[in-house]
Amino acid sequence: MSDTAISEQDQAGRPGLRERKKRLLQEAIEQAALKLFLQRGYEQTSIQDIAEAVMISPRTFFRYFPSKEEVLLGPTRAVMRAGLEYLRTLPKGQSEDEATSMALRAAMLHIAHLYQQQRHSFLLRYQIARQIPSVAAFYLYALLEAETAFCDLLQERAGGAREYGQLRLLVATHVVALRVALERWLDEGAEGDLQALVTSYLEELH
Amino acid sequence: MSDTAISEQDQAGRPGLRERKKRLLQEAIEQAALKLFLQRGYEQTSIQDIAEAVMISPRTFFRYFPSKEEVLLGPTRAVMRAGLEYLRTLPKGQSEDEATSMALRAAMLHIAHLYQQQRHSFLLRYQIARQIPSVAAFYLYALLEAETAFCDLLQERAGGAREYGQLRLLVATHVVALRVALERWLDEGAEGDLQALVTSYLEELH
DNA sequence: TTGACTTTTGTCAGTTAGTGACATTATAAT
DNA sequence: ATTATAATGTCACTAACTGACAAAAGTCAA
Repeated sequence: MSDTAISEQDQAGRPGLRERKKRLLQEAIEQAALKLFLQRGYEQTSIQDIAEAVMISPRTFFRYFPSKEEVLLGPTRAVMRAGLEYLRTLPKGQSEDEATSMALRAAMLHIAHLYQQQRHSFLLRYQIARQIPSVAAFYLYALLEAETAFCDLLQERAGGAREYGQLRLLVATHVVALRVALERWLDEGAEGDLQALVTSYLEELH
Repeated sequence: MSDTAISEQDQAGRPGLRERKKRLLQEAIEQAALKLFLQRGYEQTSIQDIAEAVMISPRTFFRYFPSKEEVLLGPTRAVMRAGLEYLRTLPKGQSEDEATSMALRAAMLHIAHLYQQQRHSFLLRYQIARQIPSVAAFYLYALLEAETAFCDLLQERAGGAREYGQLRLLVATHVVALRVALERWLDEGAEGDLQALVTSYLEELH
């Protein structure tokens, strides 16, 4: 599933046939799933249905996605991970209160940027997440995971200078501002400027 | 399941036998479940196991609780509902920005108070919620529901004077402060003063 | 208390998500 | 070609739910 121990690429470093097929199938599963979700609804679509649509066995579906929720919200989790990586690349700064806020803000804006790049995809996914509690819950858990990861990273950087609870609150409020901005942006058809919205909500936190 | 159309109580308004048995059984299911969760772990405990422990059929379990998560987090949801009711009883005030914050703060403190009253119960429940993603997700969804309910109530009161997104952010940050305070309080064995913790985190929001 | 009425319960049958084991097939490397 | 490795399908299984219906228990009025 992950990278093979050695090679399986040609000299130029291109992925081999196996790898390419895997990516293609993953993409196909996701697209078929979204199409079915849209057509008959999320809950009315079984994994069996999705598997049949791409002519694989249900067992194989689970080798690509651990759950139906992950098909829908994998990209959301990916965006949050990307935000974390972005934060990691940021210069360490002095890690004073001010610097931490700035870094967090930059990370949130980066995530907002990624959402904007794939607005159509997220618009659809979000419309489902609104209606289906299990999906909404999964989404919130993804945010919590991200929050924890952000905290851990910042904590490590600051060398324990800051009290964990305070840091957690700081991160959590930033994530909340992102979430509320996102909700509003998607509610309005994802046509506005998400980054501006995030900025204004972050401002409002003082 | 809900209140019967007529009577089924004695003159003093005491619930009848049926009602009393129902409450007793619900209590018994919950206690048995918690005991099993503690003994063998949440995921190692099936609904079958819980049903056997109180000598009912699995089908009957589901007539009392819609899911395993609800057994564990029903009380959490009840506390959030109580916070909402508390907010509802508060004098309407002028619904200016300041007044809204004050009311929200009071509601959060009221919820904190309720948590403190049942610290032992919540301590156990939370230790499970930390470890089991599906439970954590369920918990976060309960907070989101509460957040929405708070917003709707305040919105209705203000008569649409305030922009919804701003109100949502205000409520969300308050709920986040509560959540972070709660996490910390429970992490430290629920022995400190939760209300003080909530107050200090709310302060920190400015 | 009997007897009619209502609610709760158990039984049964079914759907769906998710997982481990293992044989089969497809790709990769030599 | 041949051997090694990774992907897939099949099978069997557990566990969370849900609808339908008959049996049992609680309620109430005469």
